[in-house]
Amino acid sequence: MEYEPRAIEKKWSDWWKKHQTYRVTEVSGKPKFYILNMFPYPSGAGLHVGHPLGYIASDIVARYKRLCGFNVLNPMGFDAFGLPAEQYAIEMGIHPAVSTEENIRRYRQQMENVGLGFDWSREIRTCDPKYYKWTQWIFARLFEHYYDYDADKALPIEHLVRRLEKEGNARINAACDDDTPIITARQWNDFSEKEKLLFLLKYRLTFPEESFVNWCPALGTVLSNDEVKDGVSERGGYPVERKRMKQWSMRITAYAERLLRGLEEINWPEAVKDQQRNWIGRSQGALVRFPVQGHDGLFIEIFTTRIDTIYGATFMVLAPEHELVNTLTTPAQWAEVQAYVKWAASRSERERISEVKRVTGANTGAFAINPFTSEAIPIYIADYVLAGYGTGAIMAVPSGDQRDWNFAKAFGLPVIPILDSQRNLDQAADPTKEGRYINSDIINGLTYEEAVSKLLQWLEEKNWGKARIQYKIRNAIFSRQRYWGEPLPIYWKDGVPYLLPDSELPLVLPEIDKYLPTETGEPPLARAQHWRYRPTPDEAYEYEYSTMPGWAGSSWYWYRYMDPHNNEAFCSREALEYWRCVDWYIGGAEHAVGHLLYSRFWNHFLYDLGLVPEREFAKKLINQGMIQGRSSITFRAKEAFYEEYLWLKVLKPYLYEFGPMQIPKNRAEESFTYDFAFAVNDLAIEVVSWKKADKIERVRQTAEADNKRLLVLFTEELAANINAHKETAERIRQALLSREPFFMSQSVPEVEQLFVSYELTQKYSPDCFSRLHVDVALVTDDVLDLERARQRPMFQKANFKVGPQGRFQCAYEIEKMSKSKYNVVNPDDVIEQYGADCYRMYEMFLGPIEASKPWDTKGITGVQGFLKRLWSLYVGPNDTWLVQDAEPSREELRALHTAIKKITDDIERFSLNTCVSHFMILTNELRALKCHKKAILEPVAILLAPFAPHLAEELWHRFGHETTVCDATWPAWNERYLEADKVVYPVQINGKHRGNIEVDAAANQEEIKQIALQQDFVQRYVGNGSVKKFIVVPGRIVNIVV
RNA sequence: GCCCGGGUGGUGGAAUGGUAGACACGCAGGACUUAAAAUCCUGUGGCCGUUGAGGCCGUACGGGUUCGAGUCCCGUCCCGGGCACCA
Repeated sequence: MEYEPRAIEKKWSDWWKKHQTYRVTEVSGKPKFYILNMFPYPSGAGLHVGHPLGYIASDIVARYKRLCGFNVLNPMGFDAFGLPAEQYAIEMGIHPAVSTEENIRRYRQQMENVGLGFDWSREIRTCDPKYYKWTQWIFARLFEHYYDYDADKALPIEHLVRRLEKEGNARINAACDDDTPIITARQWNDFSEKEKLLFLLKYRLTFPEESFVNWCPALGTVLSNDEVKDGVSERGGYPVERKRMKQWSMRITAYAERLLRGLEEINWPEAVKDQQRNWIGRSQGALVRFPVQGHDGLFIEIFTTRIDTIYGATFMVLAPEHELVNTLTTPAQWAEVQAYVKWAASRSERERISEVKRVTGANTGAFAINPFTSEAIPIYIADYVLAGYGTGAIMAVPSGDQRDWNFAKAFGLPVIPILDSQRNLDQAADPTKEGRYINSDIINGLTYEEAVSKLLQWLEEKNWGKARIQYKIRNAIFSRQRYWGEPLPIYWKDGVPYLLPDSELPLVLPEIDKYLPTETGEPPLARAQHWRYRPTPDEAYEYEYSTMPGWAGSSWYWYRYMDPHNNEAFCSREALEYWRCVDWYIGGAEHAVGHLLYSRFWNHFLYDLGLVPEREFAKKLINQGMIQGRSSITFRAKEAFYEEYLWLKVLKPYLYEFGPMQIPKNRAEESFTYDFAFAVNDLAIEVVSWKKADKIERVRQTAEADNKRLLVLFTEELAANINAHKETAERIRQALLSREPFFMSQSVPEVEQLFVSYELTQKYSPDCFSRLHVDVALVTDDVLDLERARQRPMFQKANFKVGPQGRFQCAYEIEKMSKSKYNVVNPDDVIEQYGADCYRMYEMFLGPIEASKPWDTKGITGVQGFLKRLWSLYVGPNDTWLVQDAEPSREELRALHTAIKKITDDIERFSLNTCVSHFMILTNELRALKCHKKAILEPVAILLAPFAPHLAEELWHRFGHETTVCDATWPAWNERYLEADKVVYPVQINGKHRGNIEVDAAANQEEIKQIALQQDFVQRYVGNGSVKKFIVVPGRIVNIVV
């Protein structure tokens, strides 16, 4: 019987379901292994052929580990809250829950088709109230805690309250808002209840605050920094502006140092760790207080990472939003400064980004005193200093910092060199730390390290400032003005947010009539008429109307898989103690700083509360690459094409008869002169295609003014029938000869749809064609199926110009798979044609899991052929079982054991593409040996089980087993079978390969040397010269140096 | 500008300092066939040469370390990703 994947796969996927083969429990007595995929957002488009890449890879590892005797958890779920479902709801009026449900159903079906062995009894959905009850619960814990730097962990807010009651906050070293005032115990105790609650918000790990946010008017919501790219929203590309709004925040800054240190203990790709380090942005430096001249007791505090350059500070710069700007500005400068502040505030994020190079600013007229030199330096404001970083003020050192240098040049400020190694300061700043200090009083002659420690010491001694560590990371905005997300478990009473009691959770998303924001700009939840918190029949409080962002539900979900149906806790103690954390986590690199950083933050917090057993939730992270699409491109002629066509094919051969000609420099540019004019006669030529009818009159006027006779060529005929140009050309020629004004055509065709085969486009300039994506389903080997294409709307009126071989060729491009590029390949179609096992193996075979690589369905035939050949080792014609019990030969054993070793090693290092190669080699070898022996083929079936589970299960049962191959035992290799009797050594002479020798495997170095030196080819090179060195790398190579 | 990756045949890729191009796709030739599909066999980095010899070049480019470098080091170029007035 031929290998028939469809029948086999249907049979076993049903069997697995019936026998609950993939059900996982905690009672096993085996070591645990937790492998996790980043769960998908179920979009309406379904899975394309690239999505399952990581799922297949993790499925292979999961099955392999199970065969190796581990109790493997490999779950799947859905990150089901999000913008697209809500946008769809707004447009179509369909409840997001309905479309989400539908999308999930489709995703699950597609995943099952691939044969992924998920335990679906553990499926989770972030939009399920039973799930988001616990997302809200964790939010509540964050609200109830603050971060104490002395304890270096989160502590209950009551702890803080007790300390405030006793001693105020002067000695409390905790994460809090920058503007938190120092208060005494007495002040605290005198606070009203409301004042106390508002004050505590400055410490809570989640809190509402007025802040500048990325507001996207088109989406009607706030976006986090990582959802904004180049000033537009990542999703949809809508403009984003900065707006001051009340928003919930997460105090992730409290964990900056912990998140940085934690990176040391996890096996994650360096690139991801680097991105997180960069995002956290730790920099070591100093705070320095500069007294303001003429304002007693008033200081400007600055942050610098180059305290050693303080003697080179020739001015100061404040951010335009800096709180001291108004205080400092002198009357003379008042108008200028106010104008600048206003201008700076008006600029959008986008303008700022695009105008980075422009130097702008204004002088406040005030002066600050450099504490080290006692000299007065002017104070400016400029928007290259950011209000949100450091103290929003800097000391400007133009000799060492390029931005300061630019500013100094623009405003005529002095540049003082401070290191003897600085060069070319008249052209640019030199940020070197080399050399010795000059012009720097107490640090003159010192090196960088010496200078820094001396200055820091002085700062502390004189109370001018102190050493300081600064982080770039900002608190994370946590609310969205959206419907389709988790409600915050918060209600408002008298302008103060209160936490909903845990007993009220989950706070379920209410039904509303429309999904848009209200007319007054409130979030959609404000539409829920009777949605109020009523602790007693007499009270009714408004809930918080914003919802949680997309990353909330994904910041702890790996715990829910451990115990998905628990109603008493997010996860039971027992399950947590058993599974502990994710061993391998697989997902795209695009989550490097979003999901992966927030998840680590929540995990550290849960760890502080003793709720989870590990500080870091994922021991090992693997970034899978993206499978790109191979788009097919067709070329539709634009009017420039007809002009160029006329020129090349029709006019050019004739025009030389009329002598030198003026050819406009840039024909592509829209101009009102004609396309061609002759220097020697008074003839001008204008080539006009159908779209330029309005241009003729202007051209005619120009010609009249120039006193030229005008030849106007319409291209309609050529466009309609390009082969008819001979007649046209002849008419042009006649016109040129007679020098009569001549109009080729008076009419303009409505639309021309000329599509040109790719190879024909090469002769024309690129702007002659529009490049249009065409559905890859219509294209085979880059040739468009014209018959089927004509049935598509885009080609209904098409006119195809085929190439010399009578085929219509398309160009191709490798790019992201997307609906709009018509390059999406659906795994269902591939599976339908080749089978799931074939699809799985081919997807792995494409290349390393981390690399991005293009999908090309053509190559799958290689894997298909391999599976057929493998099958034919077991099953012959008429479904005969070919396997016999005969004793295997040494060669057969070596082939098998080499494969076991290589495949085992390669799975362990996650090199699954080479595993597939090893299977192909093994199959080719066994076929050459005509091997049909059970002792060889049964282990091969087990080896195959992780990769092609259906096929392996079929073979396994044909061997007579009645339980699943998933519970077989992974074969071990025996070194004894790997050794050959003879070893072939390549022999190099002076590093160049010259020949091979075959020696006994047991031969020692001296024996090998004797054999090598006897060889003719060796003698030829050694000749009379002596052998200087003889190197044998055992089992590898021989190198002779002559 | 800064920080990470990466650059190997026509294509996807292999090679953990030890014969560069495994394994495939594609292509060319052949077998079977009325034909096609399917299947099988042979060849396939370039150049010179041979037609059962062999030689030279070759992993972006230029140097270096080494008996030996795609792999390690230094410099240059190019491509991809991330961050970006972060003081």
